[in-house]
Amino acid sequence: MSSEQEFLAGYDPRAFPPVAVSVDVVALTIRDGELHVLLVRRGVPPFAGQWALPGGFVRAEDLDTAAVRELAEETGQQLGRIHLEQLGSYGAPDRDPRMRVISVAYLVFAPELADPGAQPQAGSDAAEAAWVPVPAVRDLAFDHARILADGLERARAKLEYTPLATAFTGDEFTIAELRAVYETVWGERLHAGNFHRKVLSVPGFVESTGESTQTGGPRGGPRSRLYRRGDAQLLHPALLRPGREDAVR
Amino acid sequence: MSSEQEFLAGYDPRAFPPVAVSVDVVALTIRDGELHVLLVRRGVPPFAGQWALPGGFVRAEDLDTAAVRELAEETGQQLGRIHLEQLGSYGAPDRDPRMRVISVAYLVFAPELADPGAQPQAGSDAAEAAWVPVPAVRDLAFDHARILADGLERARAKLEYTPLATAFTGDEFTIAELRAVYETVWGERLHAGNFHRKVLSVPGFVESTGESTQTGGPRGGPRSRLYRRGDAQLLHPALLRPGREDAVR
DNA sequence: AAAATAGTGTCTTTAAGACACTATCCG
DNA sequence: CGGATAGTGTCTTAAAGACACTATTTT
Repeated sequence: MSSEQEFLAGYDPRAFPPVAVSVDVVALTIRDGELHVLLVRRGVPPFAGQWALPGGFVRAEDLDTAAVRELAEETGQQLGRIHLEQLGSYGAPDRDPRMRVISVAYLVFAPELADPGAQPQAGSDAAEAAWVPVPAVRDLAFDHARILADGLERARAKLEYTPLATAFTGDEFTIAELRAVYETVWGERLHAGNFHRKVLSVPGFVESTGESTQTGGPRGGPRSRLYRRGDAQLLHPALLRPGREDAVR
Repeated sequence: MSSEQEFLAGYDPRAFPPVAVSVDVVALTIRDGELHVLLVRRGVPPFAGQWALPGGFVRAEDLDTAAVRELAEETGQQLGRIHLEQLGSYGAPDRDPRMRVISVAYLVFAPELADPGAQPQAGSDAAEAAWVPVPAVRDLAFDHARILADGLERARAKLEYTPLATAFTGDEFTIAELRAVYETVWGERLHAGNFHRKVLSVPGFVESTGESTQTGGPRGGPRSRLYRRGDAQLLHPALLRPGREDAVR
């Protein structure tokens, strides 16, 4: 026994400086035509009183599970159909003043919640939680501003080559609603006619329900057909963001 | 003091189950026209004697730094110009039999090393290290087979929209050498003429040195012009992989 | 001489985007 | 009615890919 311990000594993880692992979640949704991110106001030091991404330390669970759990705890509600993917890990030695904490960041796309006025409930370690318009976000705790920026860029890129825009809509949606998602996330106006044709031309992006909306738009216009998400996992050809012909960075 | 400790108790990272953090590196290079990955043979349990990705536990350093350090230690040589990027984190609760270990995986592209016969030297915790042809890899320790698969897919995708194929070549290269990188990583033959024109048409991908090779190819053909990497960070338009028109997954 | 390769020319097909237009619905 | 919007038609340009061809080099 003691010989095995000695043999393993140089390789025992416990011989290394202590470290903690947390998950932080960049949860995005669209409300009132604006991109919102879920933030919590910290109730305890460090950074008490400041806004931060929801998250917490991982328990005896998978990383994905930890992300979903933290999100549910701090929103206080069951999240229905959401898209969740790992964003990256952040481990600068001084990013948490308490000790070495490595954070695995997740990106979540959520449709606007069923209850239109639903405010997230404060969960375990958050004093308050709210959906905040992305342009209004400032002074996040830790390195969360950087994590949010990385999440936004990932979201913008993902809309190009995956059908994940549908993760922001209801189960059934119009092409105009889908276009609104792209315009909101990309922050650019798109040409309605060309967008319409493009979406329908990509195999498996959307499929028709055969139904139409009951009324026209709030400012006029004909009723529009309803679609649901198709079975494509990747968009071919992709919907590229306009105006980046000479993008060198 | 004790009141502060009590206040912080629920939020103290040390109150959570112990966890260790490691980095694992998928280092790819091209040798003899085949894609190779750097592996180490484990000298100690668990998985003693099996091949694994190089890696180790993080110290008081940034994650990127840890990846570079482990790579240098286990190859035993100074790696010159390499490309390094984070691949993702792997944290299944039972992925390491010793204890909870969360691994941050990195992806490295390295040109063939200056010394053509250079065999990596065994470093700290590896009994042996070698560049192994990717198709010959089997039975990796831990969940490293999955990490390698994810790294390969990332590498294939990155060649499409970034100039990272140049990370596999020397500082100066011919279009044919660049094409060989694409063919090796993608595992597909490309049309020489169209590839040539395409590469030169993408702004900032490559720039001419004005020089040419001293001889033609080993099996004949004219001398070819030499290029170096341009300043583009992204390829517009991208070089898409052929034959995935209807890719639904 | 024969084979291989670098590099270019040209044509077809596909896709993106600009613009126009009709039909439908709201106020 | 006037304004806004859904959806379609058409034209131009960019880009991908197939194919052909020349010039240059090696064996």
